[in-house]
Amino acid sequence: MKLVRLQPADLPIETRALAKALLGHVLVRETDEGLTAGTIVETAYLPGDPACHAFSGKTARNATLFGPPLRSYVYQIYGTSYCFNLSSEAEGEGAGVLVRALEPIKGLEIMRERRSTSIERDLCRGPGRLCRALAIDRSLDGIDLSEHPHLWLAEAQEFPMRVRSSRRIGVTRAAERRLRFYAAGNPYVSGPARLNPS
DNA sequence: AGGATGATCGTCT
DNA sequence: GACGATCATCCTC
Repeated sequence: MKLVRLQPADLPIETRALAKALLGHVLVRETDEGLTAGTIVETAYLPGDPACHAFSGKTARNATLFGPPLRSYVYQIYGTSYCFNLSSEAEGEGAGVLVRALEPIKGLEIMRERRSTSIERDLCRGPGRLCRALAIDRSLDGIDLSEHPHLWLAEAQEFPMRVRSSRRIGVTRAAERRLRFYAAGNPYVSGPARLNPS
């Protein structure tokens, strides 16, 4: 299996298009422990929603969302979990896409140690879990995915992939909007079954 | 300086 | 399906 780094021109910068285009591509992480990687199978975004960190304007925490596209925006939530996003849209506009689940493809043994579970399906199923499995934390906030040596995107390993949408998970505002995308039928997608029809 | 809150997770029933 | 943990960040005083 050969992981070829994606070039910025390979992805759209518009938020919705990016959220869909990311499905099937691979998120790669390299540390002293080794290489871990997974196929992106679920994403979501939050335009015009008070839950979006960019909704109320630029702050110290969310500055990355207002920067150039394809930067890593990482924040901590509920004290214990990190969430990994990619900034979208042109510099100056605050927007991004949350990566919600991966299908693990490399470094599963490392992931099992970091996650303290042997259940493969649970290694990267959820935004907090995938950050734990790939050792992503705030130190990676703001880095450029197209250049960074230790966190980057690779060309798709699984195509074609049937993309479906649903309402989002964990947000209450504008709840009816279908701003979550996932790979139909993929067992590594998070959330309740009723939100994951094939 | 203090209070409210969250794009979650793991555990328990 | 429900609930509590846990703390960085932001907002208000």
